[in-house]
Amino acid sequence: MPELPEVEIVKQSLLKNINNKIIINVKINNPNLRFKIPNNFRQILMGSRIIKIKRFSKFLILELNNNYTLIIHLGMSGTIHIIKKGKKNIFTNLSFYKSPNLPKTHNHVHIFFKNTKIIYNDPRRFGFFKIFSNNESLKKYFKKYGPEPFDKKFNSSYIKSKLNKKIKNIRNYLLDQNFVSGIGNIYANEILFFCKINPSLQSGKLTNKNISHLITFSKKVLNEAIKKGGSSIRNFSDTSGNIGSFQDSFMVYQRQNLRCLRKNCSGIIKKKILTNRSYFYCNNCQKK
DNA sequence: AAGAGGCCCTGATAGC
DNA sequence: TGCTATCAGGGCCTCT
Repeated sequence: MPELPEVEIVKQSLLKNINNKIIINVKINNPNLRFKIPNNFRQILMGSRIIKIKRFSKFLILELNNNYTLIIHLGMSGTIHIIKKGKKNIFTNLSFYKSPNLPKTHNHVHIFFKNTKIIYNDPRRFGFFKIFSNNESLKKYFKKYGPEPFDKKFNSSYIKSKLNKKIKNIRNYLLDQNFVSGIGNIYANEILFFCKINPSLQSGKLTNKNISHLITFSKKVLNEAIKKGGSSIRNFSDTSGNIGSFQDSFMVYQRQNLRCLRKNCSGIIKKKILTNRSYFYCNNCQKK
């Protein structure tokens, strides 16, 4: 599920609850995530203190006081639960599945602190954990990723140089983390709506105006989503903890056959498929 | 080199 | 009710 805004929300919650805390125990129920959790994972974490919690793109970055850095990617269905002694479960993530309560299955990794524990749950196991022994190796790992939309480097000359003469559609470019980091299918669609760009447009055909809109609205849409606590599609019946509401602001995502919400536009939202993934657009204001 | 497609995996939902 | 097919917010790898 999680795109940049959702991961940001999780980060903020971790910051509040486990920053500067010492890991006193680690339990791995199932190491077989997207990548197998390394054998020395437990040994490295045990006894270390979390001294910094950051986010880049869709990655959570936890710096430890033993020079190691842990990164967590939530994949499609990863969620992190914070359990505090004697208190109600804090649900840090926006659930792909039903309940904000701790699910009975797929609780793969438990990390214990004094009076607090966090549990990584991930039904599809597309998420992963990685450990880096120093800053250099971490930097190297992130090197291939493009800038976030908030980054100054995501400017018109960068975009022009990357998209020049490219025939690949712009929706797929927004999903391409090597071009721009942090955008997934929901926000790609939402951003393109505000830009009035058809998602299937060949990227090389973007006008200067299109590009400047892309820069403006990618920031705007993501910021707005963060403000609203991210998106949780599949509604929960119950809410405790931080549940996002940006899904109520979707202009196109999963709004196929409904009226376009742009002022004075009489278009209808259409759903189509590009490289096996749905995209949504207004057949009037996002004409090619 | 760029782009398309397959694949990893489980669960919810739609349709019969 | 119970089966099957389809789809899901990600990203890596392979093939052309």
